[in-house]
Amino acid sequence: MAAVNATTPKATLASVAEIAGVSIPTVSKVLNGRDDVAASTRDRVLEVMRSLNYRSPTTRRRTELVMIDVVVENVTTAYYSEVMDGILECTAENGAEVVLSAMSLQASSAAQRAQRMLDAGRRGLLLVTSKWGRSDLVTFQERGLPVVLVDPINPPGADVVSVGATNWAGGKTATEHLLDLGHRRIAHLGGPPLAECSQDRQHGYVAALLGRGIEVRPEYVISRDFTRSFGIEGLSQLLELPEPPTAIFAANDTIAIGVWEEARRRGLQLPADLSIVGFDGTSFAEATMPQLTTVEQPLREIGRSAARALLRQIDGQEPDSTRVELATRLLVRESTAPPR
Amino acid sequence: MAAVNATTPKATLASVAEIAGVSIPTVSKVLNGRDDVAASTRDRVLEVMRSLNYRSPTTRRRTELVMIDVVVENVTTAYYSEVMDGILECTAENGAEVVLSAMSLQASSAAQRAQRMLDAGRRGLLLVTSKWGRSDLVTFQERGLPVVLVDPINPPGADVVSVGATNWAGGKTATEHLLDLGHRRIAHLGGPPLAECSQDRQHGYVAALLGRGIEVRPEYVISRDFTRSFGIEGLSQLLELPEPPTAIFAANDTIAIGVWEEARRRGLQLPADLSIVGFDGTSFAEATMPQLTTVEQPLREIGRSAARALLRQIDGQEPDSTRVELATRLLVRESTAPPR
DNA sequence: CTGAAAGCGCTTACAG
DNA sequence: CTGAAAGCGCTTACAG
Repeated sequence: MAAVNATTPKATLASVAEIAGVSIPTVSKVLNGRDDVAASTRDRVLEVMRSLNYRSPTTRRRTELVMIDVVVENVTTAYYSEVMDGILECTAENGAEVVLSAMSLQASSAAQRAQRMLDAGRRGLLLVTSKWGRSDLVTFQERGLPVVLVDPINPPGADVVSVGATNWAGGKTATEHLLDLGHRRIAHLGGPPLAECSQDRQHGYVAALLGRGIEVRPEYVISRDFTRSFGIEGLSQLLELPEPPTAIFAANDTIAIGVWEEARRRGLQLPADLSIVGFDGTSFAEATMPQLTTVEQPLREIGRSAARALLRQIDGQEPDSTRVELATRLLVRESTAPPR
Repeated sequence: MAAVNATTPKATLASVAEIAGVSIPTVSKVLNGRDDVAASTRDRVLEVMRSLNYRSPTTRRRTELVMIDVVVENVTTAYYSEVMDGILECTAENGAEVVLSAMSLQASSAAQRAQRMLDAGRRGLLLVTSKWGRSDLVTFQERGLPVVLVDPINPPGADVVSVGATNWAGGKTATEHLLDLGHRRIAHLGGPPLAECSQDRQHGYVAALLGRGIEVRPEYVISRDFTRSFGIEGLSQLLELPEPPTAIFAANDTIAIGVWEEARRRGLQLPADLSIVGFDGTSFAEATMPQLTTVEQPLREIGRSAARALLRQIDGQEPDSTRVELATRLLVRESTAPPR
């Protein structure tokens, strides 16, 4: 894999021109994005270029080594570094290389980035928790750059491959664990409301409660973002309720740590006064003491799987599935106990 | 910066040939490494190529965008992600791109990697905590690829730029903080014994004790690695001493968390029974509760500074200094108190 | 070991 | 909007 079929005779402008039934200069213009070419001619030429897998001499050498762009929202969280670890493992095994950038530092539009990627000989794009919508993603795919998403914020639709954890099942398992301990007043502090993974975890929480015939109290469900400060403020808000919860399912470990910090500041005993379940299961969750009960995502395997799906597409294979979900696992540790 | 002087008229084989007083085919042969060229002719041609800054059309386009290779030992720690964040900030600001790889996944020798980097149009190498020695590094520099190191394991010598924190001063400050609280039995759990940063932190610890006229007890100083398990085992070993320490300076936060975990398991109260100071000050240290007193390294700024030094060298400027040390800062939080 | 000559792949200015 | 013609930068086979 990752090495494009080397036996095909290499396509030249001349061969493309002949098959497309146009002159060499016309093909050259299409290649260079000039606008003095009829749209129908351009389409025909591009079609032939793709079918012959045409690569300019400039890019041909470069593409012996497959390079992909990986764009993350933020580098400095355990979530990203574990996904990244899986990506690097898979690409290293397949002789591909990773150009890493942070979305927050990029000013350019999708179209500009796509053009730069083509100029630089990049072969595909892997976005980790990107906010880009379908129209942005199509920009890349139209130019022959396959795209794979890890935990997209905007669900991309059927023609873009995305990889993530079984968020719904994970949310359900976390909540059922609290139910099994005897909790009935269980709150949920969710991640960014628009993110698919947040919604799925919340739906899992709702499904677990309904499955046991327990009413979902709207005041027990607050969604904002994956930050510690939200954990702190979310708990404060919950504790002001006439009937505060005895347990909280936090949508990630960072929120859970904020909750815990605030609980301790208020003199609550953990887990006796308040049970907490997190989500992610990164090393972060082991630094707390007592250690956090959490839903572990196989982040490294998610990274590997996303990279594998991208390299397959670069190799011209159809993706097995446009959505891959890898199983989560409940890690019962020390932050959960029966209610008083 | 990072954009090579664009006003020079671009050198061609023809211009090189004319100035070198040979034919175009001869220059072409030199360029392609053929061996049917007299050594003296080759030298002359190479000399002219260098002076005109000749770049083949294949590489010319590539080098409009500067690409550097960043190699880390391990992606999944907060240390690396914060350094990486600084590197990405600086490269993004200067229009450069980062090809990321993990040392553990690379099988190739320094010479092989250097050749691949040249083929791929890379312009420099940034190594984060690498074990490579001087001879490896020179391999890159000889081929025109500048190298910058962050926290090298093997001190590289005067002709390679390295960036790190003021480890000695940080170790001294950490230890003095414990001394100021009244501790006299202060132990040190150190990182990898060969790493320069470990040694410097340990020397800072020793300097602080000697500065107050306190004897350094050899049984109080254990060095192994930057892991939680070393924290756990290191504390166990220290507690078996006839006179166990009342405070520990751990060479990083991960060790400190292991120490703390083991202390808690043994029923010690923190910080009353044992004070702990860590090192790094990543978000990891905030997840503990009570929060860890630690020596903060400006990791993001270290990353920025390393990237800046590399881009400068790529631009042909001499480095300001072959060693850059950025100041640490003691963050007094909750894990330190006067001894009982 | 060197270079004149042929040629390849691409681009550009311009006539229609 | 298209392409014949000129040309650019480089490579290769081969004569000396």
